[in-house]
Amino acid sequence: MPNFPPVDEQLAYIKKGAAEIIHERELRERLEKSLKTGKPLRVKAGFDPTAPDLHVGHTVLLRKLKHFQDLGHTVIFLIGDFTGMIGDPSGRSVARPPLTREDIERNAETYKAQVFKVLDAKKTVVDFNSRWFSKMKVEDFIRLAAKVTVSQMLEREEFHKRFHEEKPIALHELLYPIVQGYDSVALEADVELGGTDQKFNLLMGRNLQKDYGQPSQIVLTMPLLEGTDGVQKMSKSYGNYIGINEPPQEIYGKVMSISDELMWRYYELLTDTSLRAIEHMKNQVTTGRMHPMEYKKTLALSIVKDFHSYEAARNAGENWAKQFQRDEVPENVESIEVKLSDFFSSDPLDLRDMLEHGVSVRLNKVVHAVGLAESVSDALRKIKANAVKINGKVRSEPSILLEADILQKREFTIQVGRRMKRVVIDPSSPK
RNA sequence: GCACAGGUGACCGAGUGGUUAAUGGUAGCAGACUGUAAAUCUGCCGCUCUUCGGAGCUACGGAGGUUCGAAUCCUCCCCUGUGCACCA
Repeated sequence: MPNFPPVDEQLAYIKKGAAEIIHERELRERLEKSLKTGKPLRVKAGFDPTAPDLHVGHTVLLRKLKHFQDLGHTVIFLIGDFTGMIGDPSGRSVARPPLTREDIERNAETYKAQVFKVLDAKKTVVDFNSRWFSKMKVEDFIRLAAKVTVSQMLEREEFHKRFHEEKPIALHELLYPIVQGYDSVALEADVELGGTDQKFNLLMGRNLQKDYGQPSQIVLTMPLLEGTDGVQKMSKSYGNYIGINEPPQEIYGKVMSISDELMWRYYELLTDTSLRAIEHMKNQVTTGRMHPMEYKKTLALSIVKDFHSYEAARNAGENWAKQFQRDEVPENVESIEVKLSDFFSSDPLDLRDMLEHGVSVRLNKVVHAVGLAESVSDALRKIKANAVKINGKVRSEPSILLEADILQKREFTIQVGRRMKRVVIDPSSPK
């Protein structure tokens, strides 16, 4: 039998960072009951299996689930595989091919691998909502749908807006909240967690549980983390995310590029630093006793180490400093091997001539080939905008002479803006 | 099904026969400034080829057509929204 901490202590821990709890009083009652009976609360959070690439925004929620685990409660990680098989709810993007059973299984595995970087695998119950929905009869589903009215649905901001703007809303989109709400019924959830954007769906669970004669779950919403741009919520489609599977160097660099203001938000939602400590740090900065960058480095270190080892995090920090503060070439720049002869703009006479006088190559094609530009045209624009450096020297011509000493070394660095790659010349390349 | 209004580049949104790869805004990228921060200013922002002067190709829901010339006009089709639906 788990050994629960006192209710007040539990509540304080749970409340930290939460956007809203509906209702706190009920949560307290439920915690008291669980303490008395020794029965852990069933804490549910649902996840969509279509996007198995998690970013740190997702971890805000996961961290909160972890808190419940730490307190001894049961976390149910629900994979919405049934919903996933229906298809894309937003309806606006090009019809996404419905996921097959195998896709779902595969996604679920990668999902778990990522999620358990935060959650304790041994203490987590993983479930799939196809377990009950694939068996549900149409008439039962319609009976379920009868419990909610259209105007209740239109209360949801998103639907309301689209309805008034005369934008399409597909019927199945209205069904999603019901499906999600029913998950809570099937699981007999005590608490459901979600982002603030999920509030409507979470409340649906409360209603449906009542209709099915269960006590209504407590809803706990977590704030949505802003992306690295500091404006929009972190999301893959906005390109402002920090993926938890990204290499340490990437994560570190991305954290360092956020604004100072946003840094405090990240501290609050992505670390275990207490609010008091964060206030203290803020104070240190405003009074000029600490440079904000120092705190940002600490933050970056902490976030990287959540998903990689401490060693890797320290290394990332060291490399970052090398590249951007001391203008050196970091150790772990990505290397790409190229066959130089593919890019000759004029053929050299022979190998010796080449090694003596260098060789001219089409720089824009090289830049594109190593992945620093989206297209050859794009590379050309960047070159003309003085954005391309070879071994630290700006090159602004599309066709350049690659000097003899570079050829003899068989490698050089190529840089576009903040991104750098090491280009290794394929040994078979010069004829 | 009928009627009406719409469908334009990543997004929003101008443009109703011709200097239109298409005004403007947002997002994005790069440069200056910095702390690879923010803010600001500047440039770029379809693809391919190029002797860097240019050249070609693709693009305004889809397919045809009219025209020297179409995002713009015509025909058919697809998609979205709104109205009509009983009392006839």
